[in-house]
Amino acid sequence: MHKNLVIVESPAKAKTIEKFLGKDFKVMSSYGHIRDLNPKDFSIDIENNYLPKYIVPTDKKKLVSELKSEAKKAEQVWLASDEDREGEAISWHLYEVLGLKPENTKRIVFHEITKTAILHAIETPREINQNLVDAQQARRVLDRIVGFELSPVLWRKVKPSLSAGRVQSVTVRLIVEREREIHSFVSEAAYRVIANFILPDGTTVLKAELNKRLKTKEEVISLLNLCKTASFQIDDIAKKPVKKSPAAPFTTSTLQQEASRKLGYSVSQTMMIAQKLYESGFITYMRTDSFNLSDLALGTSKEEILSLYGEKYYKFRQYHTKSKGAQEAHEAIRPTYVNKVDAGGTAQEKKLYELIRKRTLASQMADAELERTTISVGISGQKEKFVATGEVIVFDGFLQVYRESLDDESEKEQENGLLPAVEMNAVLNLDEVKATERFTQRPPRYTEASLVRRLEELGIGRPSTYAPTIQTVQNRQYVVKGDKPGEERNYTAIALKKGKITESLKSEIVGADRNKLMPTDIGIVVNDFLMEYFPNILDYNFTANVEKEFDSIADGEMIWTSVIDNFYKLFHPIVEATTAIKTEHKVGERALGIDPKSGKPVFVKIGRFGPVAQMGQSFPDDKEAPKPSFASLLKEQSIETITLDEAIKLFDLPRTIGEFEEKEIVAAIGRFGPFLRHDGKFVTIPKEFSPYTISLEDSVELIKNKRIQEEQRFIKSFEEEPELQILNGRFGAYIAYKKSNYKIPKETEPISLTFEQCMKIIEDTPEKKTTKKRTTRKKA
DNA sequence: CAGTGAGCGAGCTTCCGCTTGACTT
Repeated sequence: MHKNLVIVESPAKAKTIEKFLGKDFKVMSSYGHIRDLNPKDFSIDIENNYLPKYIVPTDKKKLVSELKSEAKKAEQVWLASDEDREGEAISWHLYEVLGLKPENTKRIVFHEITKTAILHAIETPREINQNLVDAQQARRVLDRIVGFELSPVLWRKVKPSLSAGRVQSVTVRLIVEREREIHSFVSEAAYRVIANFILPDGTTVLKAELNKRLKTKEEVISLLNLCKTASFQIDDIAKKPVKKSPAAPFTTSTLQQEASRKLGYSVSQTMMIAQKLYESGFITYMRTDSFNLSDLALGTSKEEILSLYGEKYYKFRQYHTKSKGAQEAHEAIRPTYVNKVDAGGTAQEKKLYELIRKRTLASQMADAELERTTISVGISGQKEKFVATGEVIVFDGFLQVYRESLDDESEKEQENGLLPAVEMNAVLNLDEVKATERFTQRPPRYTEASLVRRLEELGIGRPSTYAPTIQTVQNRQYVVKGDKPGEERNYTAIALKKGKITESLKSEIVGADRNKLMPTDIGIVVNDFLMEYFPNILDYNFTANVEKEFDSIADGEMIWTSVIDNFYKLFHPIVEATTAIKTEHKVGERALGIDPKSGKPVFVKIGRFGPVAQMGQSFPDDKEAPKPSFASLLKEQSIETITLDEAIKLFDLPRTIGEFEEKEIVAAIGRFGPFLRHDGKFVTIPKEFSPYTISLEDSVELIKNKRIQEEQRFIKSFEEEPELQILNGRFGAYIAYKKSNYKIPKETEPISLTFEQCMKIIEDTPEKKTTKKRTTRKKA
């Protein structure tokens, strides 16, 4: 029997806090929200002033009843969820659902998990802040209205099962627009001119770049000709001190970015690894938008820096958030004990911990001091100059520990080290001049991490949703993460050496991308549709603007239902109107032209199963009219860029190749790539062949190979049960029974299994949960 | 796991944020 029950959001937090509070306190966790709008229906009563209908989800029922019974037993209940909008709402839902009484319920908050902070919180309880709760209700209801009214419009106008929402739709927009920028980008060429000079000592080389890029080959040639006879003299030496400051401690988004750049983790990987470190007590909470470090952390960081590096390297710093809509309920992400050098079980955990620790320490360290030297070399009779810049570290400061990585590696291209000692007015000998054609670079495609950074800048999404949002837009097939091969590009290099000018044509591969985010056809069509009819929702400032209204609700200046009412009155009529629009063309349809063979028009559009080409008009009312034919686009093709010829070629498939054993062989391309069909069986066409050209001989060969493979697949069957078989698969032997597959324990020899043993394995295998989300497809 | 899509009409899909498991490949 406990006198006090404290409820926090996270079980790991509960464990830590229980230690601080002693015997009279029991600490439990709510595991986040315990109540929400019903996911299955709209759950907002528009007629009744937007009254939300909340339910306790089934997987939370057991937890809620446990909390209820503990709350009943306790003399005092302390609601200790986070101090932000969502946290306040969690406390309020707990209060309502657990049937708590005002006289023995207290609301407490703390921003850091330290004994002093928690004891202080207990000393200074307050009541639930209903305004803040209402701000959360407004947020929740708005998101539900947008999501559940917009998505059905897409089902009707574009394709079933699609989705739209305040966060995901803008995320897709960012990626679509970036892809369009890339396609419309025209690179400009200019010559970068670099000279090597020999200093008066006769050996030392000074490398310097012309202070201007030359547009044409003619300009380059005339400069090089001039250089043949010109004299070169140092006409300026400038030294400038430069300071660099450390980056702030990690928040969720900066951790995701750095772990991606330095360790190559995806954002969801980073979060999973961080979660492990958090649960083991090595780091503070990993979903945060705050740069703040607790006094305790500041103190221990200081001690650690002083003892490791000395006083000169320490500097007290406090960081303030710049991101829109930050709620700062937690600390920055930091080690629980900064003096712990090494933590974590796996190599991945260790690396992430090290990164967090170094970033935390560096954030409390002195500036790095550098000296930047600029040497300028004049060309006789010319106003252009060659310039060399070098940077040397005078005092390393925080760089001793940590250096933040850049997204674009070429940004740091011109980092030169120490320049040789030179004297003013010294005359230099020219050794060589190289002019290389360089091109302006197209904008980069987003990585997961750079997308998160952009979302955070726009104030869209929260630390807990960055990783899931990136997953959602990929699950909906609006966006794919993938590779793009680069293109070969020629460039000219012109050199002057020993009085001779030589020109050469070289080539390089440019624009190759790995693991970058790109829009699909569906993503593009949905985005264009939403941009046309719902530009306000897709506006990059939409979230920031409604956040201001949520803030006024929290400040008690506005009633949440009237904020929602204002929005709904504008939004809902557009939904109605858009639904009613009858367009001649399907959304996203593009006419490519006329097929010269048949004279029929060719279109591309989004069909029920994705991008499809259509040949021939459709006349739904005329039963006699010839039906159009359809062909799916290939994976690498796009509605936006496909040409008429490419589309016409799609209709060459399925192609009848010939007969084998008196049955037709047909080649086509399906969901899993090119295949042959023969006698009701399917054979994959390997990469060396094309379904458009494969010969009858090769096809027969493939079919025969497949048959041999099939024979080897079979290991054993049983008289007792014809549906039970032991087979050889991609991952080794397995048991097949009534359309399900079962794993055979490692130590067993598959051939020796008896009927009884097989049935036992089947019985012992736990029922598969229906995790495959989209298998419940109906047959058309 | 499979090569579909102009129609006979059922019922389904969907949002964002707060939290962890318990699943499988």
